[in-house]
Amino acid sequence: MKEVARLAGVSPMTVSRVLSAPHLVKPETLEQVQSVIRAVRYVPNRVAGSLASRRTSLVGLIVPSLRNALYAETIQGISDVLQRHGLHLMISDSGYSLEREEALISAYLSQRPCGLILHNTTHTEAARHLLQDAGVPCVETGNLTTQPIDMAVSYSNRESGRAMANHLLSRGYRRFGFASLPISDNERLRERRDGFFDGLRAAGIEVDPAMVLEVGEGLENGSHALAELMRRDTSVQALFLAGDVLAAGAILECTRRGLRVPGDIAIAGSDDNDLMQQMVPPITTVRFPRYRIGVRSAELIVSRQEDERAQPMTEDLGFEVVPRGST
Amino acid sequence: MKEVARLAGVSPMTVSRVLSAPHLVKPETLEQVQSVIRAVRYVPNRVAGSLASRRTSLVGLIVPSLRNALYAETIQGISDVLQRHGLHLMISDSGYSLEREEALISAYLSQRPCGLILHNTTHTEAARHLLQDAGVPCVETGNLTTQPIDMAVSYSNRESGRAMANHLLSRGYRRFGFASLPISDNERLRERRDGFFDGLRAAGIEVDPAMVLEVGEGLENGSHALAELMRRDTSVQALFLAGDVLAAGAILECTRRGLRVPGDIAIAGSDDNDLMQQMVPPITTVRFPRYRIGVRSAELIVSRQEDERAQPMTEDLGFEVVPRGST
DNA sequence: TTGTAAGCGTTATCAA
DNA sequence: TTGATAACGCTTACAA
Repeated sequence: MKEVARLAGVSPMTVSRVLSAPHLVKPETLEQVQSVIRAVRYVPNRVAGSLASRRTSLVGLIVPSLRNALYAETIQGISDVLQRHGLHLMISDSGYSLEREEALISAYLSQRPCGLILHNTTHTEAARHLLQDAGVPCVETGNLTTQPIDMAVSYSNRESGRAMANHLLSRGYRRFGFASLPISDNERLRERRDGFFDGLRAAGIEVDPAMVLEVGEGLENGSHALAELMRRDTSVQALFLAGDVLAAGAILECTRRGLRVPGDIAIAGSDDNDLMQQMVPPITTVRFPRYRIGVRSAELIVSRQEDERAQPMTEDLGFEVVPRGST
Repeated sequence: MKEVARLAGVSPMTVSRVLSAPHLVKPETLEQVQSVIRAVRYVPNRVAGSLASRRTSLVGLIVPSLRNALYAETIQGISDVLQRHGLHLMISDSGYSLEREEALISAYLSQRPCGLILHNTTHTEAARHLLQDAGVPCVETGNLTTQPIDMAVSYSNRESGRAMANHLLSRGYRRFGFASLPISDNERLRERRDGFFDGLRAAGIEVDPAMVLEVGEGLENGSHALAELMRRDTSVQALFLAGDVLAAGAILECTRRGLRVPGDIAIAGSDDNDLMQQMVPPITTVRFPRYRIGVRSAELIVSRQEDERAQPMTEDLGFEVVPRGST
C-alpha cells in the first residue's frame, strides 16, 4: 500500500480510502490511484486490515458431515448471502462429535470470525462458554431450541415427527417401524423420532422397541433397514425412515424384492429432495426449508454487522408434509 | 496475551511460545502459563499472529457448485487432511462462471491463504496472472492439464470418455446418444464428451449431432434427456449420460415407461456413487477417485508449507470403468 | 479532501 | 530458557 501511495503521489491513507470508501476521494485522485493499483497489480492484505479494524470477513460454519448432501442446500444458502456481502465462509465438519465441535469452535474463534453458524443445538459446556464469552454472533440451526446461545433459525423436528405420524394414521396404517441414523449426540433425529412416537401414542398406538432401528448413512443402509424391519415383523404396514436417503434405499429394496409400495408396505421419509420425488413410487416426506435456513442464518449474521444491537432470537421456518405415492 | 503474561509473571513472548512452541519452555513455566490461559479463558488472536508471521492457516477452495453432491467427496477429503494439520477451509462456488471465479480468487488472495484449490483448469487471463504473481501454492483439479498454473491433481476426462465408448462398443451397441450438463466453460464435460466421440470414431461410428443434448442439473433432467433422445431416434441403443445424477434420472424414467434396461435401452453414467450402485438395475459408470483427489490436493498444499521448494507437478490419479447391469 | 500519528495483537530476531 | 525490540500492513481518529 505504501508503494502504491508513493507511485501515485498520495499518502497510504488515501489508497486505503480508494479501496474501502472511494466516495470520499476526489474523482481525479481516485482514478490516479486506481490506475497505479492496476499497474502494479496490488492485492490488498486483509489480514492487516482485519487486525487494524478489528473485524474480519470470515463466517464459520460447522456441520455434522460434509459428505451428507443434506447440508449442501443450507451451505448454498449461506454462501449465496455471504458472497453478496463480501464475506467468506469457513467450513468444517464435526463428524457428529460434540468434542470435535468444541475444538473447532475454539479454533474458529481464534480467527475472530464475524459470525458462526452451527448445525446443531446441543454442545459441550465448554463450547457454550466459549461462544458466550466471545460475543460473536452465533446462529444455531437444525433444530428448534428454547435456549439459543444467541440466535436460532430452524424448524421443529419434534412437530415434524408428529405430523408424519398423523399422516400415516390418516391413511389407515396401524403397525409401524422406524429407522434413522444413530441418535446419540443427534438431538434432531431424536426429536423427530420422539415426535413420531408421540403422535402414534396420541392415537393409542405403541411402537414395538424391536421395530426401532439405527443404521449407517447411505442408500444401502436404507435397504438394510427395510430388510431387517420386515424380517422382525412380517405384518408391519408402514415404515418411517427419518433422515438422509434411507427411504429411497428402502424403496429400491422393495423394487428388488418385488414388493408393492404402498400395497405391501408403505414408506415415508424425511428431507425432501429430487431423489424422493423421482423414486418409483415417489416418496412421501417431510420437507424442511433448508436453503431458506441457510439464507436466514447468513442474513442474521450480516445484519449484526450492520446493526450491533440486534436481539437474540429464534426463528421458526416451519416444515411441510408432502404426501406422495409411497404411502 | 499481555494480560496473560502479566498474570503469569512472564513476558508476552513466553506466552506466545507456550502456544506455538511449548517444547522451548521450561515445564514449570509452561504449566504456570497454561493455568492462567485456562483461568482467564484466553483465546489467542490468529489475525495478529498471521500478520506477524506472514502466514495464515487458511486454504481457499472454489468449486463450480456447492449444491452438487459431486464435490462433497472431494471437499471431505480436503477437509480431513486440513483438519489434521490445523488448517481451515474457506469455500465458495463460482456458479460455473469464470468471471466469478476470478473475483473469488482475487478476494481469497487478499486473505493471504496458505493455499488455493480450484476445481477446474480453465481460467480467465487475469485469474492466471493473479495466481502466478501471488506465489501462493495452487492446486487445480477436475481435469488433467498439461499447463498447470502450479500443481494439478486429477484424472483424464478425455480418457474416461474414450474408455466408456470402448465399453459400450464391446457390448455390441452401435447407435448412441449423449447428454450432459451445459458444456461451455466446463472443460471437464467437454473432454469427457470429446473422448467419447473419439472412441466411437475409432470404431467408425459417428454420433448424430441431434443425439447430443445439454440439460440442467438434477434427476428430473436425466428423465427429460432420456425422453427427448428416445423421441429423436427410436432405434437408439445406448445412452451415455455424463455427469451428476443424470443417468439415475434416465433409469427412473425407464422404470416409469416400462422400458427394459438394457434390453430396450442401455444407460451408462459417470461419477460412481451409491445412487448408481443401488439403482435397479445398477448403473455402469466411470468411477473417479474424488475423495483421494481432495486428500492429495490438500496434502500437496500442506507439504508446500513444510518444504518451500516443492516442485510444480501434475498427478494423475486415474479412473475406472465400472460395468454393471444397465449396459 | 487529504494527511499524520498511533495503534491493532501477535511473532521474528537477536541478545542475555 | 527467557526477554526486549521491532516489525507485520493496514485502519481509526483526528487534524489540517
